[in-house]
Amino acid sequence: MGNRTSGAPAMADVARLAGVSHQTVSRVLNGHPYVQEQTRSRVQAAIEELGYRPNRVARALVTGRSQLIGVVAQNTTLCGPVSLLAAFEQVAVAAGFVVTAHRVNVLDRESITKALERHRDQRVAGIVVIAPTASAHDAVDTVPPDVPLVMVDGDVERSTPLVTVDQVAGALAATNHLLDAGHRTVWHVSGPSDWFDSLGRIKGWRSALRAAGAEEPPIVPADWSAASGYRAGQVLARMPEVTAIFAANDHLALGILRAMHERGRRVPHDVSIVGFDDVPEAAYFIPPLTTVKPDFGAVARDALDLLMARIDGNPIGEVRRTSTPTLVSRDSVGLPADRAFRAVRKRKARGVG
Amino acid sequence: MGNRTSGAPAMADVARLAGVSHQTVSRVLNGHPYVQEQTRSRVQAAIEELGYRPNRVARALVTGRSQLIGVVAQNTTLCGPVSLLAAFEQVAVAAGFVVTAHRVNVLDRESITKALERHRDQRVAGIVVIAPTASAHDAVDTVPPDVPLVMVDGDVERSTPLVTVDQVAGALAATNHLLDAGHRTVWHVSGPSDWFDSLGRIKGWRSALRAAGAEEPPIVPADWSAASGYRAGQVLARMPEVTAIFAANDHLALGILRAMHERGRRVPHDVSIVGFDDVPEAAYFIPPLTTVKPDFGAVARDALDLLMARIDGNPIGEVRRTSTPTLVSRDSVGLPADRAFRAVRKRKARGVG
DNA sequence: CGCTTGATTGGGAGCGCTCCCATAATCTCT
DNA sequence: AGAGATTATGGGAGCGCTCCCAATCAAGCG
Repeated sequence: MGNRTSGAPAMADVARLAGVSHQTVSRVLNGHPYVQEQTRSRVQAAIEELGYRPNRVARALVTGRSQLIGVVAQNTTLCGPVSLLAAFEQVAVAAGFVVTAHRVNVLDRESITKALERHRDQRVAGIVVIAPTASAHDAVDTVPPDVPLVMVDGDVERSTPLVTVDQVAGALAATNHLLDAGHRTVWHVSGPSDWFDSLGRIKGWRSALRAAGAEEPPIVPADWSAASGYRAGQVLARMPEVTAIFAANDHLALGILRAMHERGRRVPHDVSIVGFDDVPEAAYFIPPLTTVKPDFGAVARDALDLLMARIDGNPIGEVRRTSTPTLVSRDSVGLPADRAFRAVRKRKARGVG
Repeated sequence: MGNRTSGAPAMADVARLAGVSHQTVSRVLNGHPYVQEQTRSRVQAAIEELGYRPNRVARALVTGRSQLIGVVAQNTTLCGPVSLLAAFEQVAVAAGFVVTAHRVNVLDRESITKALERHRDQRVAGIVVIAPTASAHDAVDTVPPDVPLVMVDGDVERSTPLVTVDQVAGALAATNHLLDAGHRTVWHVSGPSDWFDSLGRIKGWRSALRAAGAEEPPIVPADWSAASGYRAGQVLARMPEVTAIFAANDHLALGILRAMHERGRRVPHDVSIVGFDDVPEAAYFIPPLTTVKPDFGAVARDALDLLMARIDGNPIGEVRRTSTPTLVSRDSVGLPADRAFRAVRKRKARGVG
């Protein structure tokens, strides 16, 4: 038992059993050339027999890099961040990495800095920061440039490698969808103003409105929760001129839906609503919610790609990757009541009804 | 720069700067006694000056244990598992650990075994398995007994250290709540039959029914999704005798809610529904959902407690911890229509209405 | 005063691995 | 045939830390 501390066999044990040097075992393990087939299989057999598994900690010590990827994300059960984290973990594991996450409760500079430091203590191979606020960027600037790092959903203006979903395009599609349905204008219930996601969605909404020459109503601010959507909805529900709402996410939309229901404003008959995220439940809201679906899988893959390029030391040509979300049309969007009425009248006049 | 591979200063650098041996630095770092106050502060100053941070990988190599806790969980955005994972990470980080998670797509023996092996390659200090199926237990039995391991939401019959929420008690409370409202019996839309959670909830529902002498309707099987809840709801909605439903989770309840709505059966007027989990959105369903709220924070704390006891080698007296969920009463439960009718009639007869 | 005791420090080994370099043995080419 | 490249192996150093085992010095005691 060359190894007295832990029960697990070490490389030396394998070497002894196979009658080779530890170096040869290492070569077999790492797929190096210059090992005879016969030797290789002898080593392989010894590995099998002992149930040997290489100690990644020792490897990390000598190489200076673990196979760990650190993720900093917000501590939330929000579908977006969660899906993203899960998707990233999936692709990272498939690529032979292990993911460790630090969830922070608030996205301020200090918490994020601390999380980053802890990751660096672990000698992670790279870091992914999913923290779409400006303060996150400030914290990230603390990290020396030699640690591979990519941001997800960050500031498009900064130079850090960045992967995002195209919030602007998504919001544009949502707003246009509502406009195309015949609404004069579209109201927006936005996410927290320090999130880049919110900002992008506002921007897309606004530019769709402008392009259509529609009047721009004031933004109704909220956070991401159904509760705040409900509050926003209570206000909106008592304004008869509100016939179309683009909510910054699906939970917000859920809250709005309920507020509308309570005041007897029917969706989509009286007011149309579009959400964002396409949470799995959105199809079962009352009514099923039309929403915008980001491709979290694509974001995760892009983030890993960029990160691996940085880890391998490749100069990454493009430091920005964007994926475009798609509109999922369900039942929460319809004709505005006045236009529908006019349409009916017209048909009646033509003797159709 | 005593350290030529990476830019980060090592213990030797600190020692040199402070004019002491590496051993003394180590002692300061680990809070050992027998270090003079003056020496200690000198070392501290050197640490500060260099921005030294101990290399946890090296420490892990020599001690044979990292400060990592491995978690095996299902890859899902289900609120329950996600909240649990987040809560666990929180408490673990507070205790100075780092959490790495392996999410598996299917909870079969092979996937879980693989995840466990990968964790052990990292020399994690302990493992938490959040995988409430029997196959998970089979996989866990592969792990040698010297690696600290605790299960969450597992089989109460097995001997592995286990932390659970009391599904039976929760289901009992939900069912009794419905029975107390005056319903003759309660239907149950259950989760997948290979989850212990489902089994526990079925058990609680059943025993509540028996205790009340109520007739036991057939179980309506589903998975955890809103989609399957909707399908179950479509069936239930066309059965007039169904006036009360206990759904195994909130998403299921959401699907049922919509199916009821579509067929014009009003909740809670015609049929009452109780869910499970208390997802943040449940308060904004139409109508707000009465549900059962498990205490994920408590589960997380208990799991860490048990795990730390095992890590420290303490013989754990109790290897089972259970927390009882609480009923959150909202608007989806009411009197059954026939009884309400009778109540009205009675009141009318008494000349009250 | 010699001898134990405790406080305070340092020196070295070694965790399990990968890297660099040496050593053969075989093959290729002028 | 001898110099060089190519293939196949082993030996040793060392990653940054913690552990074990001295060594030193002051104080305490018979």
